[in-house]
Amino acid sequence: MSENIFYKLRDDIENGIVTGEFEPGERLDETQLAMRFGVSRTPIREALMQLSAIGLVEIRPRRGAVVVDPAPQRVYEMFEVMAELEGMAGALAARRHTEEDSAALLAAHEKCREAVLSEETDRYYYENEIFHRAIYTASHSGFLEEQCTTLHRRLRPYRRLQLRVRNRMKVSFREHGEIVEAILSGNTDGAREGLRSHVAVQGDRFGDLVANLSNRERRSGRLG
Amino acid sequence: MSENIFYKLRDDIENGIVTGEFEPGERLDETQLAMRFGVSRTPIREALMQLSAIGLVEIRPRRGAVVVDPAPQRVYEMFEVMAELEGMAGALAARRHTEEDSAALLAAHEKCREAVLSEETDRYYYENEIFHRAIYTASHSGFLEEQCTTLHRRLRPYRRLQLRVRNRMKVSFREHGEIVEAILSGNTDGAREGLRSHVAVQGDRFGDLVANLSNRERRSGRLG
DNA sequence: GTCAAGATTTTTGTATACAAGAGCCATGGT
DNA sequence: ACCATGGCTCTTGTATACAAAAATCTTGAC
Repeated sequence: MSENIFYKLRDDIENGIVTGEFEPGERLDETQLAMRFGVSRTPIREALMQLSAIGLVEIRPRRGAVVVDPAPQRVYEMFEVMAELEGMAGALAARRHTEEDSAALLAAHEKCREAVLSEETDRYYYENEIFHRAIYTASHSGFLEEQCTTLHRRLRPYRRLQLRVRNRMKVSFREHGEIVEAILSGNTDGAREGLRSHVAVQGDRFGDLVANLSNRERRSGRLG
Repeated sequence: MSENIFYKLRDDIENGIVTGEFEPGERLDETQLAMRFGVSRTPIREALMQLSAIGLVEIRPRRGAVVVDPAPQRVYEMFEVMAELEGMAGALAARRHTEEDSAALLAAHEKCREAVLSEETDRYYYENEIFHRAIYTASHSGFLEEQCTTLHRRLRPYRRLQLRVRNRMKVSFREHGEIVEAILSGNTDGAREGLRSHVAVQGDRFGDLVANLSNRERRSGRLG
């Protein structure tokens, strides 16, 4: 589909980052990547430039690109902003959703229910993404949808960690239910608040997040 | 300061876009830009890649880069999101501001007052930016500050147009006053709402915006 | 044995070369 | 006179070449 190689490369590398294949802090060697993807360094560099503009990698002059490794504080802030944007999307969705939006939202919600019943967190993780995307779409704000999608994508690895916390999947699904109801009934404030607290990392969840982050770091051998 | 040329190039080109030197819809010829900046095409391309990732230019395969020309609807949506994020920054600032934050905010506010009195919209435009940045800083959320700054920057040309509307400067400054008071008194909801409505393009302002946009397009000769 | 300074190697940053697609112009046919 | 087709040119996309800086290794001194 994409005529240009650097689009594919960007997506591939980005994917490698959000799936954890390239770990935070890891150095991304241009020559190595070039060999791996069977291209020259030029398109690789162009892809890395794009990722650096998005904030997924950091390019230090003459020292190459590394996968950014945000401090827990920063990750928390990202969730905080995400919560606000999702709340906004929910509020807009409550006002603007069409028949198709409702259908898509309910369908996604059902898929989530199945995932919960099957107790497969990976499956829930996947269906959850579709659920949230359905809300972005229902907001009927193209720009907001874009912003949400980008940030959602960037937070992927951390969300995956969050789901590991005991009972998080069930609690998440219950919250989904309330959100669906608020949106479908046109309750803008309910939808906003529901999504805000659903996404935000509040109370115990912050501790869980930090714990997961440092676990991961310890595993990857960069910390005592 | 910046070792690498493509950082400077990116900033220069971005600046050219937000100041209107490169007009929306304009094609950015790599060779031309390379000559103009006295470099080869390679770093130019890398700069354009970054701008494309940010959303300032669009790169169509084999057809080069053009300055994005968002539809009025899209610009409206951008202001809508900006309003929400600024509201959030205001709410956080109301809770978290330090002594220095207060001082910076008040200083920026005073500068705005001087600009209003001098009736120089360009000067107000400049001081206004500093005022808003002071709020981002006071939010003490690095990520939010980053997001706000980026979006604020992207909306620059449109804000400039908005200030041309009769009395907008005075009204804007009055709103600033209320925002300052809310933040300093720790009134989170007041700060949020004050900033939201200050930034949002509501009511008549939407019409003004659209009118300004189509004026500009007509002037640049791309519309009847 | 350890540390430091110099040399070597690796890797990034930029320029240039080349291939291929898009756009444009001209020529010819209807 | 107008449209279509073919070739020419211009521009982009990718590879490669080369320079300079960083990282690494080696050697020598203490």
